Amino acid sequence: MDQVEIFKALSNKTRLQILGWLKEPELNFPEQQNADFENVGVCVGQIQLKSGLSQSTISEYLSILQRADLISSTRVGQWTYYKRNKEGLEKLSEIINTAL
Amino acid sequence: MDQVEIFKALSNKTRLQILGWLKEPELNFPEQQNADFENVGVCVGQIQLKSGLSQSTISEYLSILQRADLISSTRVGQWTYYKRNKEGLEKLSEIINTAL
DNA sequence: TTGGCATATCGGGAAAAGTCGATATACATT
DNA sequence: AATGTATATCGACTTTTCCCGATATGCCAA
Repeated sequence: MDQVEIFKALSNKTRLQILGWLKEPELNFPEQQNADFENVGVCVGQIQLKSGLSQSTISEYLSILQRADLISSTRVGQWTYYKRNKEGLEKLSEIINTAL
Repeated sequence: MDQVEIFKALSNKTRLQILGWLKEPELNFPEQQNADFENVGVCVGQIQLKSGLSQSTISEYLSILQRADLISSTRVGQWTYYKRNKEGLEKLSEIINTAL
């Protein structure tokens, strides 16, 4: 993954917020019932609702974050759940500490 | 400084390179004579030369990086020297570790 | 004070990103 | 099979970013 693409993914207020929300899902998405936050995460619809942007926009934002390895997804039935990707974020931390 | 602006500043290959070059100026700018890398840094012309982009572009890129607190500048005569801003980079590291 | 550098700023054209509504796909229920 | 729901993709339009050349500014030397 290109470093520039990671930073581009983070260059947007909503995408940064999403990442923040996914850091504490139980706090930010209390309405999601039967949630297995640890293993699957939060579904697109909940994130879209919270963001106030359109469904298509959020779907695209999530795939941008995923391409940057900052989140990962799991499909369960008709839902796609997204969660924080710890490894990707650690790698980002490392980039900043070693390359910049 | 807005977090988004910091990441925007980093969302460009050349700007990332500049930051990398300024991390080890003595290595990346050996041609700069009488250089006080520690205190003042590297002048715009050297950075421009190395980047291959136009003078105006590099001047603007440097001010973008400076606005994001990632570098700082010192004017000496007709030259402006830029250097890495350790504090800003540490703050960025902290943002990633606490907010995302 | 005039001319010459180094850097900054301005104006613009091309490319990319932001964002939407409409449509497609995929799955679940009846 | 038909309908309903969740998400993804497409096409379009607007805004922002990239990057340039031209010009302005600031400083120094003759």
